Amino acid sequence: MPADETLSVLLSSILWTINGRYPHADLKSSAPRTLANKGKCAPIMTSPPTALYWFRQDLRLDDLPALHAAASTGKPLFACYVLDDTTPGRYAQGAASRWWLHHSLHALAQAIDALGGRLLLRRGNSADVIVSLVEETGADAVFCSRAYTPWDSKLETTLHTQLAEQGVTFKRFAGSLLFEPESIRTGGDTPFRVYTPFWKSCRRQSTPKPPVALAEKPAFANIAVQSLSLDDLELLPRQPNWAASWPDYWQPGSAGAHAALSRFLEGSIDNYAQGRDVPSLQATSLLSPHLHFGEISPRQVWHKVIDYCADHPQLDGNREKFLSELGWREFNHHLLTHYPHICDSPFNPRFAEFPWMGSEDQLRAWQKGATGYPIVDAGMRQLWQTGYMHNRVRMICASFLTKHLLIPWQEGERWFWDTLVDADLANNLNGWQWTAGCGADAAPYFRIFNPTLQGKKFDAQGDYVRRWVPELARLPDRHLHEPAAAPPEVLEAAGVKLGASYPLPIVEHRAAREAALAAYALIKQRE
DNA sequence: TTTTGAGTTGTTCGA
DNA sequence: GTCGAACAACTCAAA
Repeated sequence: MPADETLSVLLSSILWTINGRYPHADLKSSAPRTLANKGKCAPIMTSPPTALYWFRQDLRLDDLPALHAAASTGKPLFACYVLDDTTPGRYAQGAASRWWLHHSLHALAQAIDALGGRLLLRRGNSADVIVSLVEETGADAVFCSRAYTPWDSKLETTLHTQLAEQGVTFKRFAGSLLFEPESIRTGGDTPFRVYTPFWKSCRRQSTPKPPVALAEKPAFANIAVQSLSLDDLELLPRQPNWAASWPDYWQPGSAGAHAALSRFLEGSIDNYAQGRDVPSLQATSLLSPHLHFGEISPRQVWHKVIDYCADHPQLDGNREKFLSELGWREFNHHLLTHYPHICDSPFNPRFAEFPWMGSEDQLRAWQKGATGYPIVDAGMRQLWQTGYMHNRVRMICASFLTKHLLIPWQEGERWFWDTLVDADLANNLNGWQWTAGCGADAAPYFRIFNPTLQGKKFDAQGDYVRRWVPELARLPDRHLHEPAAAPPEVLEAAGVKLGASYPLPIVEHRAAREAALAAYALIKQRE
């Protein structure tokens, strides 16, 4: 590390002891990783201990127990975020999530700025970077919120041990779920494997505690410590910039999260139970990416919904339906915690023998939204263009990939992981496994979505398909969801040339359904 | 240990 | 077009 950096750290520390506060130098970050050189950057022994707050999937300042605990130590507080592309496995975010992360970090950094602090940004192996930051900042305690992937759990254990050896405490707090996975057990003291009893047990056990605002303003340390700039994290797409229009759809960050929740309560919750299935309506909360990044806590959502509905008793049914969707988020994290093998293997081991097939060409057609099934293509294009797909359509598209094309659910899961702004390991894995029939509490295998029927049922007026598959827009409603069955004169009048302006179906529904049933029958026999 | 009731989101067929 | 039954048993969770 450059000599002047040591000096500036030393100088700031001394000034801190004298003044209590010291405006940080605006250091341009250039080579953060060289700072990890041990020994060269010994903590300043004469300075008072500081604390380090490690932001992870909790990019907010309110209702954040770990941050509140860190603030209440009264120690000068450093805040950091580490972009880790080095930890193996599925640790790094997909491309669409990285776009969201960029903007969410920007919002968080501004909020911390407003409190007189600074969000330190680093890249590299999380454990190495945290250890290095502890040395640089002279922290004797590291605070963070718990995260729930197998890699996060391992990282927490590693850091706990590694920091303890240096006399530094590692303090991990709950903050991202309503119920910790270990706290919900069956009467037989096992983890739940079925949603309904799981959620009943949660509801019986306790009401989530009310959220708490940041009680005392953290005393952010102003000792100069190097940080990358947000752009150095390289989270945004370059050429082409496929996210150029996304700010029209999304407002990442806590303010955007609370605005989305308010919009939902005032505009949609009164029709949630019905409207949530209609993809052309804005009837869902759109909170999933905000919850994934922890810009709003599930407790905040829970209590705001309860409070709002208390004044509107006629909303009870819709309220319970919405809360049960938060319950699915809880259940998915519960499953990932207790059954980490679901990251790459089927929850139901029988499916290890499932005769997957399907071609690369078919996978590409599905990804591009060129299957010849309008509701599927509309969903896949909405996903590509906005980083989001409506829940009902996710099921239809996932069912189509796994059951009509017999392509392994892992392929779809990876595509969603890369393209969804709300990509969340627990939700994505369990959603895909459930749809493929190999997950916990999966639907009976003979439930194979008929994409044409689903389109007619949930997009009866065709608003959704017309928006995302504009080349079909002029088809009349009764042919919109099945262009291949429309009379030639109808197609011609609508300007549709099958096989040219819009693809013919890449598989025929009846035959695909029969093949899927046969494949499922096969693993039944083998058992 | 045994029994009992139930399980997010569906489709097809025939009356 | 509408409606009810069949689709297949199996596993989970609690009594």
